[in-house]
Amino acid sequence: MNDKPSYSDTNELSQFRRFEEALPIALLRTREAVMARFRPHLAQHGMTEQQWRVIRVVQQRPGIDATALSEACCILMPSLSRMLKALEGEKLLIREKVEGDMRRQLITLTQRGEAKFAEMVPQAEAIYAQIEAEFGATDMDKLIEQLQVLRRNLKTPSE
Amino acid sequence: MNDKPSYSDTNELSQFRRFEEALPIALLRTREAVMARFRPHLAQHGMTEQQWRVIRVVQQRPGIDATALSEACCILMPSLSRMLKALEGEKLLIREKVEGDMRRQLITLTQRGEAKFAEMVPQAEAIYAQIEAEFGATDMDKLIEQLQVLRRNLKTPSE
DNA sequence: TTGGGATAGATAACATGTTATCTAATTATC
DNA sequence: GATAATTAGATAACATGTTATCTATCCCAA
Repeated sequence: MNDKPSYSDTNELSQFRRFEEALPIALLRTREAVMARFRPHLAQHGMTEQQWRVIRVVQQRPGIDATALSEACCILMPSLSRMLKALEGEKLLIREKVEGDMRRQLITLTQRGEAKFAEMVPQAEAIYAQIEAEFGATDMDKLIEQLQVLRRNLKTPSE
Repeated sequence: MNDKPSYSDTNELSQFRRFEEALPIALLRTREAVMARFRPHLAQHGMTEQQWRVIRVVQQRPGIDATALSEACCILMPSLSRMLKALEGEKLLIREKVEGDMRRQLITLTQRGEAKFAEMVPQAEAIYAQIEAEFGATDMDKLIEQLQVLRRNLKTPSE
């Protein structure tokens, strides 16, 4: 019960499993396959995947600060810093200092940013719904939950 | 049955789900959590995650060509081109032209490359085994399989 | 109070991701 | 066998990922 002979992803026969079909690669490939569905839409609107993540989250949580945004978007601060500067330059969002803590900055979409969001979100949702329909909403929920379980598990090291 | 109230990942209460807990982010976060376990080991050996993927795959499939390597590692050709030049510079691998097709190049580890692999692989396997043990080997197999099912599903668009 | 640590962001430097384009070699078509 | 289409890699240009470090502010304890 230890040989799994089917390998449709790699085009040559392989005697290994632990490496190429291991969890990290599986997660990478799957994400790749999912994002492939979104990329044409993003490109049409001249937006990168990460920029769209930022816009989305700020739209949901206006006035979020950079640290929380970084966590929510899964984008590290150095990347986010650059992106915020650029997105502010394009007048899609604004950054404001906070009374009481001069280190923090609160981020909000401009009208232009809101418009961009409103323009893009319907098709983005449609693509997501399509994926969900193809894979099955139930299986997808299960998968997302399993991913979350694994994640939590890993965040609590064994010692 | 449509409200899932638990959100331990994002630190504030949220009224949405479709976005922040959607599949793409779930895959990203989970991969992040998994790789966090490997990063200290990789850093110790002065290697990036991607470089390690390349070394691993070439070790398994000596004489692989760049295109197949790109597919196997999930690294696009432009990135791979740069990396191969650098890794060749560090004398971890060599590239050889092929009789019969002067466009292709076959890639093989040098002795130094093999040594690096041999030096790193035991702990890498140990880390993987540890993750597997924490999450449960059975659940992990199931998860990997579900990821693969989703991937195949997505590669065959509905029309 | 003040001085030492902690926190929020920014920046530097380098590696990789992504799209578009380019070159050279190969294959298919006629 | 000449030409068009295809394929293997490389390069350019820009965006993001990653680690380390820096600055400014804030907080807290002596």
